[in-house]
Amino acid sequence: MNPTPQSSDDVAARAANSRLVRDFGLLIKSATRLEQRIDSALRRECGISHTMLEVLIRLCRRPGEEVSQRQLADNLTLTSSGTTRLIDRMEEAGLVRRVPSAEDRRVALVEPTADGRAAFLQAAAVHAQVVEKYFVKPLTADDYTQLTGALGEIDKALRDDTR
Amino acid sequence: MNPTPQSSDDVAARAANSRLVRDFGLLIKSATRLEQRIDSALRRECGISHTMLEVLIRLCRRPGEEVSQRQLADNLTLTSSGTTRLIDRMEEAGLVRRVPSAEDRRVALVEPTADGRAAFLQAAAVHAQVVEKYFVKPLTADDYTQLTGALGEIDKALRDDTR
DNA sequence: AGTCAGCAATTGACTAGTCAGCGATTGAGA
DNA sequence: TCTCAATCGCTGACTAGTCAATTGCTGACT
Repeated sequence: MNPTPQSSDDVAARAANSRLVRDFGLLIKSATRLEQRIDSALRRECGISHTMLEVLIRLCRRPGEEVSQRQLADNLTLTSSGTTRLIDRMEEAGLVRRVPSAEDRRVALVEPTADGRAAFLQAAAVHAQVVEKYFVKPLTADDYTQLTGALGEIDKALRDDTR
Repeated sequence: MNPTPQSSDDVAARAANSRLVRDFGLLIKSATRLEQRIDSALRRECGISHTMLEVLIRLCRRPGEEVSQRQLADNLTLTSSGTTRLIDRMEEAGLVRRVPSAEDRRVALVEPTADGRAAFLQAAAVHAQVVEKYFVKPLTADDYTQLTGALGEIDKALRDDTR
């Protein structure tokens, strides 16, 4: 009856082996491993997590700019409650401080302490080493520009439909 | 004394704004968001997590192949205890079953149940939709091949020095 | 045959995040 | 001016993972 009989196993195997599934898996896996390398190097050598470094990067980008927790949550990929707890830990560690906003009494502005800036500079060096080793060195200059271009397009698609 | 005086703020700002930091941030952020989209679509429409789908993909790839938890842990980016608990949840949900290995009594082989294979087929369709939308559609065919090529190189670098 | 170093899986205690719901504050419209 | 929906940050309860220590088993060396 069935001209090309195939078990559900075969159908499943075909889906599991599809090009798209493999390629997409590679993206997720590489990014995850990369982040794990960075994170463990930072913890070992500076005692801070990768997420904390992301906060410091954002806070040091434009010195003097007011940054609320909401803005941080949007920048990092984090919920607002996750951000609350993250800033709790960083404040505890003396890296940042919360300052009530003068304009809106709901918002807590976050700013780096002197220690936080010092930690940032040290962490940035470690970060740079790992990024260089696994992100830059394996690629030709051309690969690199293509890669970041493609990532930019993906990011745009993600940003476009907020869902 | 100092020919080009610059505060530590400026140094920090320069580091925070460097090309490499931004590009690398883009990779991590895009991958994270992509995974979150997939995960929430899967939870909503199939009741399984993205990690569980990864397990099912691995188990359905070569039907009949024996796969141990250790192998799964290596494939997913997970510790062995994380894998134990993941398989606990999946077994609970009726998606997989643990079978003691005949050759080595330490190892637990993991195999998909009929329900697990059915869930896989349904989840693969949802996965494909999201991947199509945010990973394939935003890119030209050329971008796509370049991107996966570059990711392959990064993956190789990560794999090469096991650290 | 007997020892022992090493590996698979598991467990307890912990960490870093999520979600749902809350109180305070804001600002736009009646 | 008052109201009320929306927004910011916080909290309790939970989830999915980590690490360190443990158990049982294996296989290589003596």
